[in-house]
Amino acid sequence: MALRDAYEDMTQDPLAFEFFNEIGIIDQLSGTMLDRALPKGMTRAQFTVLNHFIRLGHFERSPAQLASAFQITRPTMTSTLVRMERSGLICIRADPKDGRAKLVSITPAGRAMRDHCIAAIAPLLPMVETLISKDELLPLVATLKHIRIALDALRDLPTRDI
Amino acid sequence: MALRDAYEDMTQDPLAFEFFNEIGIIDQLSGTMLDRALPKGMTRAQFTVLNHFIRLGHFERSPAQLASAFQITRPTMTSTLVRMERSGLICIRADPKDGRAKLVSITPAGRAMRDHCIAAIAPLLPMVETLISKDELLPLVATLKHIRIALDALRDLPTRDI
DNA sequence: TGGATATAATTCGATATCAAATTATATAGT
DNA sequence: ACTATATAATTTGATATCGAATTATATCCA
Repeated sequence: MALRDAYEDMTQDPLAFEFFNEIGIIDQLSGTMLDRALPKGMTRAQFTVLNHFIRLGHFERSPAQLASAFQITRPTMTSTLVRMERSGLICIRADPKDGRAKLVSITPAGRAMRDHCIAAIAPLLPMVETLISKDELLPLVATLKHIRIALDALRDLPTRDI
Repeated sequence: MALRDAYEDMTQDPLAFEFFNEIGIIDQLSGTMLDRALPKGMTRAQFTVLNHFIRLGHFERSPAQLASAFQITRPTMTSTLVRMERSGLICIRADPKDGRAKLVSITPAGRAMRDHCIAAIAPLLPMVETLISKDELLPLVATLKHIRIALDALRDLPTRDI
């Protein structure tokens, strides 16, 4: 009725807005849960960096490559890396081959913290399975990945570095 | 191979992580696009508040109700409302029925800004259609909504106010 | 070789977000 | 009526994030 009409007036295609709205709320809810589960002082951003080094088996990556991998700006990456180096999770050195660049690597303390994080968030996984079955999750993730890649290509910025 | 193995080792159920990872990147990419499309000085958070009043046809809402509707904490809502009142987009008054509470309403300037925002982001909608067809989008949004509601119920906080 | 352009990283200032703690007012239970 | 508890909003201090501007180094090309 009135409310419904107001809603329909919002745009010719409210479905697309709804899609991004649901995505946003799921990200916020799951992000907050993850933050709460992580060890005191650890953040999603920092855990993501640690996990990246282990998962992909990289030895050294430049700040620019890391920023690109997570689709964040370089200033954002700089600020996170500064904090991570301060707490001993990563090591940053000048790139001997390029005077402008730096090289980041994970320290033993960083590896230990990553293991600690993995253990801390493990209990969250069973909860996810109560939300959606694995059979449903597989095609859903495939669709989202497709959308993410297409969305990525829509930008002017360089594509994801992995 | 080596990288693949490292990836598989990440957890017994990487699919759930992958799901939230894709959600997070899509939210970040789409959010940045939206922020760039909005009028100078406007933010997603502020646009969301303005849009909420128009879409749902509410006259007055408390800060607590607004925070609940967007699934953010009350301190976060407070800080956004302070800025919005400062720029004349909303009006905040004491609740005559409850000495602790306040009541927020949208101003004419707020309505105008909301219209301005809607016009500014309209060009983004056709782009979304290049990402995914409407036929695919409909069940996808339904699935996401289901997950969002279930995720919401998993928390200890009160459920969404709309 | 030298000037124009591109790239790496950073600094700065702003907003959004959270958790923890605080203040003020309501409500409930005895 | 009084105390205990609950709720509304805010303050504080931290991280993450962006855009714009800056600095330093590379690369390109004429």
